[in-house]
Amino acid sequence: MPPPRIRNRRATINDVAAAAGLSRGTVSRVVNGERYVSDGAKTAVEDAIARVGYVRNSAARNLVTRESRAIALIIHEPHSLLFEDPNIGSILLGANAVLSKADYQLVSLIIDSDRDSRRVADYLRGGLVDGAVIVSARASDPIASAVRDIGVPSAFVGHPPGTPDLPYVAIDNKGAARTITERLAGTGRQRIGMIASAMDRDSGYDRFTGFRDALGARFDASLVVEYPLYTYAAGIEGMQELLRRCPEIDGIFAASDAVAAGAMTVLQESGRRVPDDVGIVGFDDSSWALRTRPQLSTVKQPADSLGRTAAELVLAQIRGLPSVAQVLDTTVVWRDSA
Amino acid sequence: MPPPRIRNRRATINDVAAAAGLSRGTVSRVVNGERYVSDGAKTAVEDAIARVGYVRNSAARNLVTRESRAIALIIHEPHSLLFEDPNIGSILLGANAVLSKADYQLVSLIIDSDRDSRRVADYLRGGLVDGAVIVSARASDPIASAVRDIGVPSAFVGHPPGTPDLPYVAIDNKGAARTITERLAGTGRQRIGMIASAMDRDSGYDRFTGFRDALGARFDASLVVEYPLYTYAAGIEGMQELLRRCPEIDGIFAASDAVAAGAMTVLQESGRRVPDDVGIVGFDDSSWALRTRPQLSTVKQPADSLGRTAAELVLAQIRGLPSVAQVLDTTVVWRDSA
DNA sequence: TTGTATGCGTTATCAT
DNA sequence: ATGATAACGCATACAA
Repeated sequence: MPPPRIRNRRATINDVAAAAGLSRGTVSRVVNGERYVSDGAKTAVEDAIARVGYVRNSAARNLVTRESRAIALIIHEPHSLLFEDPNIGSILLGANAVLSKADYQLVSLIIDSDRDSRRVADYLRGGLVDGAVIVSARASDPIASAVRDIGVPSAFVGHPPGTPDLPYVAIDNKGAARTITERLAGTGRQRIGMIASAMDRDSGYDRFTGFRDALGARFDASLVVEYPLYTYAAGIEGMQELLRRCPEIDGIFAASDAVAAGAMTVLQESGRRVPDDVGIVGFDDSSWALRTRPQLSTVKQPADSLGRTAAELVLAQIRGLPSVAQVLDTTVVWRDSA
Repeated sequence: MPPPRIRNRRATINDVAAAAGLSRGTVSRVVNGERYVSDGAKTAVEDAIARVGYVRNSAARNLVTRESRAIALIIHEPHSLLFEDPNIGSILLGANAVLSKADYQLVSLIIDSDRDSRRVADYLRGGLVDGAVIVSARASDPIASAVRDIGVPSAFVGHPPGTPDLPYVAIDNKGAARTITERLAGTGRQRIGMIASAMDRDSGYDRFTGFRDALGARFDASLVVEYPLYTYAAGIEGMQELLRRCPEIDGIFAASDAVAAGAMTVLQESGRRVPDDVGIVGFDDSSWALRTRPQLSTVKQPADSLGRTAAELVLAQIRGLPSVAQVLDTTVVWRDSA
């Protein structure tokens, strides 16, 4: 019969000290790998730890050190985007990679309701994280201003208008859109339209204005349709509408690869050949681009780097270094759809 | 000129008590909404809080209450799946929904290296979360046994063989695969093959055995190809290989919708008609299924419910209630691809 | 190199 | 209903 021991009581530093015949201070020092511990003490503590099964209590440690060594990544997306947007996974992995190397734990918080929004704000305020990267906040997003008020080191991925003036990392959506639109126009297309999406976000709005600028006088507002999300379904509907409005349309800029894929399906079902009859270009260079036939010409967005850079911006602030907004380069990947 | 105040020092409960002319105890009581506080004290405290800008320190609170009111969701996936697998987003949202209602914060931790694996284990051990749901752990995944050893309330989504005997929620992959294979066979197909994936995971292995069982004596091992991931690319390659081995093949069970989509592309490019020449079925009922032409017949997997149920299993354990493994129902969605 | 003592900001117990 | 006081488990400045 085992001795009547109190369950549910984790070993503390005191237990280790007692078992090792040393003081709490020494135990703490070896646990934190500090200098000034004799080899004897070190090994004594180490196996005392093993014997009593000690693991240090993070809450107590955070309380005294006033840091958590954790960074939040806040995702505020409509449902469907969480499944469709290929960038978000890359951003997450990129951020995780640099934080992991710096020995910070990335914790992802998702906001899917107002209740979530408040709880996440409390989480940040409570000191459970030392910083935050906010991905895809829309203008007037309450979490954006909450982050600013709380004053926790932070960085935005993307730069929605109306967002507090905090560090961010973004791509030049407008310039990239202009470039690829010009390239499309350069293939001799006469009637170029756009399936725009997410106009309430910087990415969507900027891609549209880039498109408009590139076309200049040739821009025709009736050849632009607009949908809330960057989805395949938006591509389907958008292309149908565009075909209805102008059957002779011969060039399409889709706001994302998923949208382009949907549009291409409609185009081909209508008997049109791509790129012979209609040229089409997308945006993202996601796995969608390789899935269409012909493969998509598109803009390569460095999603992984967006995540990495955002993480670096936060780390810089934590270390008291200056941290300034960054705009990352994009490149055009020209394949066979235009 | 503002008074020389020390920056970076958050107000504590003491500051509030002083400002309100009350004791810490009373302040704590109103902060936590407890009974036995006079209305006068309540309002006095409330505006003292507003005046000094008090927010409670979670670390200190967690230390004394011995709970964090947070639940971890651990994602251990190869890179590509994080982008391709539509289920994971639904699982996450489902879990978040039930935890949010119970006023728990869901924190997602991703494991992308051994270093991550260790850090996440430390995070769990440190008491920063009260429970954990583990999604898609593979057999021999170190995090699985770590969770068991740590003894934190937990639940697995899926049930890989070799996994510690802990609560889980899964679907009957084998039964579902058997059912849809029988259905496919029922359309009169003579040579039925399978593009299998992720055989090192319960889902992949069970879908294969279900397929084999359904065919019984008609099972032909040479008509099965196997790939590590549930991807579109696996579908492309797998179908090419199958066509090479047996050009007369007329039925395909793809291990997921993404795989099926890739296979269908190859089939159609080879001049075969679906479903006239070849019938094909998938698994998941993800957005892929609606994207192919014709649309895919497939198995609907209740990803959202998987997340919800896993969260409920964890909450039950926290509350000291019994928590038993669950197997959720799937349904066949019959469209036009077979 | 090691030990001691103090404090981190809360909650909880026990008086009052 | 409110106030004192003692933990919670750890890090750290200082003494030894």
